[in-house]
Amino acid sequence: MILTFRKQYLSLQLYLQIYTNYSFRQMALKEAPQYRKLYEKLRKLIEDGTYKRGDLLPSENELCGAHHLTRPTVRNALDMLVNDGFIIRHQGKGSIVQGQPKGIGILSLSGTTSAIGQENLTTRIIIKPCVRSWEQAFGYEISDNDKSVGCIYMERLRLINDVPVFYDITMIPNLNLPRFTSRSLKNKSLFELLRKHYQIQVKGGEQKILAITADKRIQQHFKVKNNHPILRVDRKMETNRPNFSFYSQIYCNTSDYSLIGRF
Amino acid sequence: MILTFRKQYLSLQLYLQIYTNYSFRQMALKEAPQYRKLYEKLRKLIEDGTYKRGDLLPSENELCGAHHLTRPTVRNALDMLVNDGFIIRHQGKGSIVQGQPKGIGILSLSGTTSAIGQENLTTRIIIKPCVRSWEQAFGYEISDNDKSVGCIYMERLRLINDVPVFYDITMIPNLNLPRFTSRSLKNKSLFELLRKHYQIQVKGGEQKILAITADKRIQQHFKVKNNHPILRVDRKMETNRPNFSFYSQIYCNTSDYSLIGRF
DNA sequence: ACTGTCGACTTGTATATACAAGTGCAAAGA
DNA sequence: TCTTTGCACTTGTATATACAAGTCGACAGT
Repeated sequence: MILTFRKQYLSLQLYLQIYTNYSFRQMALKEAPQYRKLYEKLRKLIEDGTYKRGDLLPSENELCGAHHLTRPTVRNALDMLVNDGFIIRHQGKGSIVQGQPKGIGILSLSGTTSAIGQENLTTRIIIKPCVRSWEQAFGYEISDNDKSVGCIYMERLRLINDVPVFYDITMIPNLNLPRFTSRSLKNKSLFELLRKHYQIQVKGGEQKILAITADKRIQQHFKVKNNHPILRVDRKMETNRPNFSFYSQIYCNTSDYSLIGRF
Repeated sequence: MILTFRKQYLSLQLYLQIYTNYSFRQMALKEAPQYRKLYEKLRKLIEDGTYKRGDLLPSENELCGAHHLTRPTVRNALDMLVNDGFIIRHQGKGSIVQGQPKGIGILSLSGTTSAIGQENLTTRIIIKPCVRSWEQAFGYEISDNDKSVGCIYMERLRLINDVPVFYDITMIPNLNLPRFTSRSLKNKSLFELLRKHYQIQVKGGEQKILAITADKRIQQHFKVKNNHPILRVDRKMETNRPNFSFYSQIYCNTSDYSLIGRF
């Protein structure tokens, strides 16, 4: 009994080794873990209104039964929903749906595209991705290695319902990113591009937020007058690729759209 | 065997009932769970520099051994450190210390006091806590029940190294908060006061961030001139007490101190 | 009609265990 | 010498289980 099992294990390992060593690395996108799949499902059900604000989600045990999982796994999924602000939990009561986190969730992990929704967002490339040198990035120190390879630099203006709201400057170390500068970013998420073509996932990061007044250039892009208050966010994005971070500076006109997030 | 246990269980329940019903509710502060204790320990070790940026934390198994816990419990503690940005983890490698999240972590869950550190922060009460009526709170809808009981209102100016940086307006539903208005908030954290005296824990919340220009009143408090850009944060704080939220509006002068957070 | 108790639910904490999968080094082999 | 293999480590995912503790409604006793 034990022997058969052992054998199975070994052959699986062998298979994996061949799998990863020879070529089809592109397909190596591992299937998402159970807890993540459940998270996506529940999230969708909340987003499409199947569960409304104030509703109780099925209890953890019910979810276990329905999806053939155990409680720790289910709880893992629910933890993610809590972190995103979709639900809150009360001991003895259940998981209470909070509804969709409103507004522009730029403060959280999502990129601008997914935070706003593609329908209303258009992107205008002001400076096309090109390779430059750099010494620092919006106050964040960069490594010597990053310096030596230079960075991919670009500027984009993002409009919500045709009103200019964000101005992004992005700097990405030019490391193992073949053909990046030739890829189109028009109406496409940068995060998605990195994930799909380069297997780079943004895992988190650091941000600095401050209020400034618009300079000449920003005034023009946003079509606002002198002394108009602007919110600036300097961000460092950390990824699943060790020691690979990239940086962006975002100017936001918050007159019509304020930044909303959970904490 | 089962009987004895059953009896023990019942008597414990009886004890708890007396315990909570009669008076010494003050002491009812349940001892923190293991994973939280470990989190606090590790956090302290990072904050005091025992573990420096770039170091590896002891492996999960080592922590298990050292603290007599199991891996899920240890991982629970580490998850919290990841959320706070103290560490990041790499599969196959370990938990890498990121050092202390720098700057003013007001964007995260902590209150202003703990985010900045008591040494440098002083608080000036501008309007002492008093009971008022309210219809809404910084754009957030409030319940009919909250409306009927009124709110505890206060305004505070917070200075870092004697420079005015934050101006807080806080509104708390006047629900089961005996003697609140007579308690001193001078150099004391509001969050701590709520936790210690009323067993109210802030669990999370929602915030809206925008850039504005200082009005007359704010100009005076911050000693800045006309058109000075100011960052405004409107927050709704949710607590462990069901249906109990409170609200604050924070004006920040970000000329010298920008808001830093992780995402 | 009111009060208090109890039980059946919920989520919270913790243990024990197993295997998957990434990392890095050392030893074996060319 | 260089490459590859394999092993010993790490964290990641998942199961199964147990009991603690908060919530709420039904029901019995007053």
